[in-house]
Amino acid sequence: MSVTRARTRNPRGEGDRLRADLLDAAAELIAEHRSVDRVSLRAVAAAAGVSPMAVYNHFDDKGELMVAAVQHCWDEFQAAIAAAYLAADTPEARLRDAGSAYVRFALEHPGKYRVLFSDPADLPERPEPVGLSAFDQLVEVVADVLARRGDRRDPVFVAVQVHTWIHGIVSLLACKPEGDWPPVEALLDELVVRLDLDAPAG
Amino acid sequence: MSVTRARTRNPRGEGDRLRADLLDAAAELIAEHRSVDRVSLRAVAAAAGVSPMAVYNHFDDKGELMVAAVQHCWDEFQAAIAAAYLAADTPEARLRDAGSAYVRFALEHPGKYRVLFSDPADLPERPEPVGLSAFDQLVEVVADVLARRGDRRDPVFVAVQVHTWIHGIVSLLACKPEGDWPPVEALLDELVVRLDLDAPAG
DNA sequence: TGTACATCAGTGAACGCGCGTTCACTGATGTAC
DNA sequence: TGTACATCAGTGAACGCGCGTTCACTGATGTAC
Repeated sequence: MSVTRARTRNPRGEGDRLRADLLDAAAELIAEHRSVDRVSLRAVAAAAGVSPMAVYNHFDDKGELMVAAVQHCWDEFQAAIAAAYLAADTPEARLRDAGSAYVRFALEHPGKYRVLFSDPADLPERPEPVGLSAFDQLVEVVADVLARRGDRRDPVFVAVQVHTWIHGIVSLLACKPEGDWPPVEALLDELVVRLDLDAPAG
Repeated sequence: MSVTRARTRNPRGEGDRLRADLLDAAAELIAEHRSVDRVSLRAVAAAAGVSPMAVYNHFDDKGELMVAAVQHCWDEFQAAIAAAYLAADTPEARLRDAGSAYVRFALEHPGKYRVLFSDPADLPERPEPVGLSAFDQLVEVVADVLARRGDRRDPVFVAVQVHTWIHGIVSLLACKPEGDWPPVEALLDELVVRLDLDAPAG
């Protein structure tokens, strides 16, 4: 099941490398098992090629390790979207490309995506909910698109519409892949059209 | 945590009553813990006021118990929607009322709703995916609405649009209740408008 | 009317397992003197 | 140049726990003769 990699002890002063390895291993295992619950500290340690006790050099307990791993997934997710966002020129392209990146991330890393929207009860309480900045970014793009169209709808409301719909699309696709759904691109295209967010003619 | 109810032994020939009690208890616990994983056979038995071994009189193993409990949730869900569906007169009202029932069920029983769309990996493999008939029903209503509007869109595609969007709305609301979302009714109203499924003027 | 017996609805003790965590340790490596 | 020592990056054995499941049982109740 888990491959215990041959691991050579980190040189002095670089023990923090194990911390990164543990986060990677944990994120991978959470993604594979699609739940924080099904991942044990021992499994994470084994995947990192290390004894379970080595984890305690970097994390207080299993909970802290898992919280950090989930945060790790969020970081990857936001980076993927930000990259698409920054590469696009017009507000419409930003909306489209960021949306595509969102869906691509969700379909390429269904486990990680599931982790992002997993039940907070799986985890020890965190100080503040994570992942809001991504939504703020979405509101901004939507506001730009609306402005260019001379559309006076509330950007927050429309952003919620976009977010709920995209989330519904990818989470149904990710969790019930056996049904034969229409192609994702068609659903996304129609989403933009239905919400009157496509590029103005011209 | 779990209240062991005083339970008197079922009279002869009515041992199947325990089966029903176990399913209720399991569904309640799955709902409470929002995951099949976090519910143990022992906990279900305790909630039903019975020793763990009594479960084996009605189910082969834990897996069978859990599958049956999830099916139990599906049955409740479909019954709630069917009731709303059957009580409405026009296709538009059926769509609206069934949609409201869907959302109401999801928000009143977030645990059970989560169970419905929970990861199939949580459960031993089932012969065929469950819950498709509800979608077929949705397709039918959508087809009726489209027909009355003289709308020639594909009912299946539009039904997928409705389903994904509603699912996105309730699952984001259910899983991130801390955000301050717009009211659900507004989101639903706009869903119908945006998809051109509102009642024809008249 | 009595009684032996099959059936039913469960119980109780025990198993082996993987888990998170504890405690004490090891052995290489850098550093102060 | 040598050496004692602190630090670092881990290891190994053991704990107590709840779990699913097994095995053998109990004791009330209906039924055949």
